[in-house]
Amino acid sequence: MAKFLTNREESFSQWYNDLVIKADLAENSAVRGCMVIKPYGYAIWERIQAELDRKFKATGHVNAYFPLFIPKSFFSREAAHVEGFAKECAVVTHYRLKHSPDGKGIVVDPDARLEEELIVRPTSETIIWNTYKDWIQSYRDLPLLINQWANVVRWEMRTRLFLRTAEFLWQEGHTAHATKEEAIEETTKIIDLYADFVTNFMGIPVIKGYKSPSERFAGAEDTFAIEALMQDGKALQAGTSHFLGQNFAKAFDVKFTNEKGKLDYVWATSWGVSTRLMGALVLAHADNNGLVIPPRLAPIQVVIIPIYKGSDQLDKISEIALDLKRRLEEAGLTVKYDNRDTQKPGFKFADYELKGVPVRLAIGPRDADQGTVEIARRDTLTKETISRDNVVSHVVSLMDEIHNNILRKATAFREENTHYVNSWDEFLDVIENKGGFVMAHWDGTPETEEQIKNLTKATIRVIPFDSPEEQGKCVYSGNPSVRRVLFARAY
RNA sequence: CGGGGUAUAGCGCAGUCCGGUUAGCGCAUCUGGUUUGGGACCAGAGGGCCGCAGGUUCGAAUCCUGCUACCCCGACCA
Repeated sequence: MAKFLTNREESFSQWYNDLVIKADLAENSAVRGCMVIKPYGYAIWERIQAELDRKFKATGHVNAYFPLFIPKSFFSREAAHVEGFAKECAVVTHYRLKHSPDGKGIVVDPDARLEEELIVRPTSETIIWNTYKDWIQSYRDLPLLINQWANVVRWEMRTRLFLRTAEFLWQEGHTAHATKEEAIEETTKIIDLYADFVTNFMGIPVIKGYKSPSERFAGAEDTFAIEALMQDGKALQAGTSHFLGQNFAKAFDVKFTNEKGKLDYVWATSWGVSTRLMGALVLAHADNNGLVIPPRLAPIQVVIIPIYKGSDQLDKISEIALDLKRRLEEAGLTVKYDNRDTQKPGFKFADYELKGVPVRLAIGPRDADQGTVEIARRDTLTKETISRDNVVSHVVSLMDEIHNNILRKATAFREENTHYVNSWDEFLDVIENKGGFVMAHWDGTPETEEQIKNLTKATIRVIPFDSPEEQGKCVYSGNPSVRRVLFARAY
């Protein structure tokens, strides 16, 4: 089986790259660092979008759209922000091309230089806050709860499909509030929403927590993140929510009159998840046979494959299959009937396994005669034959069962690979030899954090919200610490 | 940006050292037939500015010069 994929055990990163391409999620494009998201991959992204969008709207947010280009001057208004992003920006300097004077090809018209260069957005805080300035005068205009679905560009040195691409798709929420407390509440609400989504829709357990000051978003006062553990023992940041304080309000002069008639700067948050979640899906659940998509996320939840000789058999089986498809769809499932005559059943079985379709139904002449159907689960790779009368209710309950099993498996993996260490030797041993999450005491200084990173490539992923107070000594410096923080090597 | 590598059919590669008729192989594609309960088989066919631009030569995928792109390893990052 899976002779078309590199084995995970052989080379994890090669396996990942192979899988993304073979499962038709995405491929490299003609443009350095930019991917083409293929229809099947995009269908999964659309499922992510649809569910998140529903959740955003259910919590009072609305969508809007802001420009791709940001005037250079906007970008430098917030000091920490420009510091954090300046190095990786694409810049538009000209607005016209012309035929090359030597007659060969096209050149940038030197006469068409922009007075002020435009930055291709790496994130939209600056253009949005510049706009909010005109939208907000009074406490009656608040809160402003806006989300945008967009593409952004960060000129990364090294890229990998989904995990780090120069252009990526994401959503970015940008909210404005009258009080600090309300903004912090929003920041928390969103990180909870993300955690709920990633856990209960994507089947990936996450740790919620605070980023250490050095890992914070450029311009944020506090960054909350959810961290997930991938199958190779590396951590992946799956979503972030930032409390921006009044930094952007001050930088863009966004003031409002409060209930007492006094002028004040508004309080801000921003938050986002990206197509990186697609990478998380692969890295968290896939196996040597291909993708494993949790049912709630799957663009195709059930595939029906006919097994037949000749068109008479196909006709008979198709009638059964189409009736089954209709009944499953009535029960709320997304079903594909693959009656292509150009591929054999065995090919289709392998192909839908590669694509991670949660449930496969096969109907052959035997099943047609006996009133049965073969049902196969992607998560366990088990098969059984059941009566056609029971199939709809069975498949419906299987959806939850498969989701729970995938989440349970990922959670168990994380438990097994979370190590509580109390000494530097232990820390090194786990990071170098075992991988996974490391819960260890840290003295709270950026110097120690930096040293640990330089020595081990491990970083503080989060200071977990639920990390209990506990007296201890920093694994590196030996200085006192009051709680454990989560270390790991990360994507 | 430093170190290493690669560029030949849609994909993966051989050929390049040592220049020489018509540039091969596997997969994929197309046609016909036989097949169909776990990635079918046989027969045939199509597909190439050998990364780009110069140069050397009677002759260049092969030698020389310049350029470009991509990949891997580092420093940077969601």
